[in-house]
Amino acid sequence: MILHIDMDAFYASASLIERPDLLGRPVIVGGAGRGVVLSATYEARRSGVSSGMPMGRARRLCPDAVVLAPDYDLYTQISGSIMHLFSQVTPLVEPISLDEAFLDVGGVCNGPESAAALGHELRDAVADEQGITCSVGVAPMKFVAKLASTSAKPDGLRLVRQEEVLDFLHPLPVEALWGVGASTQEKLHTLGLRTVGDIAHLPQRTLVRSLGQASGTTLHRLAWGHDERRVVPHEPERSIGSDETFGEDLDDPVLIKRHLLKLSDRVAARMRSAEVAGRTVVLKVRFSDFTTITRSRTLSEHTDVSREVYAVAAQLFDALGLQRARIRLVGVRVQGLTDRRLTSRQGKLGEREFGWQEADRAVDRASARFGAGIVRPASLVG
DNA sequence: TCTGGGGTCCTTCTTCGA
DNA sequence: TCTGTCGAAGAAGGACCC
Repeated sequence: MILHIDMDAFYASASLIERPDLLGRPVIVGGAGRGVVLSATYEARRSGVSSGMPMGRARRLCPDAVVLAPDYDLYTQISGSIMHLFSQVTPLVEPISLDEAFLDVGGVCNGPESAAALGHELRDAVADEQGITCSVGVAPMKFVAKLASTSAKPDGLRLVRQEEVLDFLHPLPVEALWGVGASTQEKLHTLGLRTVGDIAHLPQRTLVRSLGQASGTTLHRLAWGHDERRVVPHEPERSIGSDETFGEDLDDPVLIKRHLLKLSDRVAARMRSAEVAGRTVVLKVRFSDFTTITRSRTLSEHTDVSREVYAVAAQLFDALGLQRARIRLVGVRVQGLTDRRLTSRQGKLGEREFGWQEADRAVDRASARFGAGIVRPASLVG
């Protein structure tokens, strides 16, 4: 049996721990300016506010709401405590994000009822220790547990036994399935499919023709309750990146490259902290009309050096040949990650004994001691 | 109304070497 | 030496998740 545990309005609930005076009021956590809603209390949701919504719209829908800036350090700390609590019950804990996780409790429970009882205990423990509520789905497979916790929200628990899976799944709307977003939903509606049961009773080849091999096959299997994915505690990261939306659109290449330098610095520092190095640098550019392009280059060797990441990002940007185009976002990502200890570096003739790699290490040590940003490129100072 | 930032995975097309 | 085929890898874009 698998538990899916999902905190209710996690960022908002966590922020209220610091601001108990706001309990019972509509509260929205989100970015200022061009931000979106990250989380909202159920009082705000009653006015139609939902996560992902532009902040401007959320404010109009719920003018009484108190808007708080996110506090990721706080969320990370609370999340860590909660995940630790879960790991006391089973070693098979797969965190999906800060606020949700799958737990494989097959080894500690002897049936659905005992798994549900454990779910109740964990809900009580989270509420006692952290003062926030969560919802729990209990099912024989991951995606049904996930759907069960959604149906139990807020502050509830839902058990779906093996023999109840199809009765639970088939009446659900197609968009309830993991992997069906706005685009796939529209395609499914065009085929006349409204419920999971409709998908199940359509020939798989028809679905594959419309959605492609991978999505078509997966959705058909899910619709019949087939999901063999195991709970995997530690999946290595495949890429590390950072994006930034500007307060207002920029067209000055000097300013834009300064942002690329900052992002490259941030990404490479995170790679070094994770002790990985990557081979492919991806530049992302979003224009004022929201069209987005990516450009990438694969290097001959892995790197975790800030300067090298930036050099590639800047070259990719220059190669776009933009003539004062208005840009709203740039991003830098490095993929093809591997354990740094497994990478080797080809020395070059005439190369200095100590270079940017050693400089980065020195910056990392200074940052660890005196705080992030204590040493940074001169063009980013002031 | 005006769309964040962190990611993963899939599809399609191109290039390159065997 | 030239040509066709095939697979792997890279590049780009899109959909999706929280």
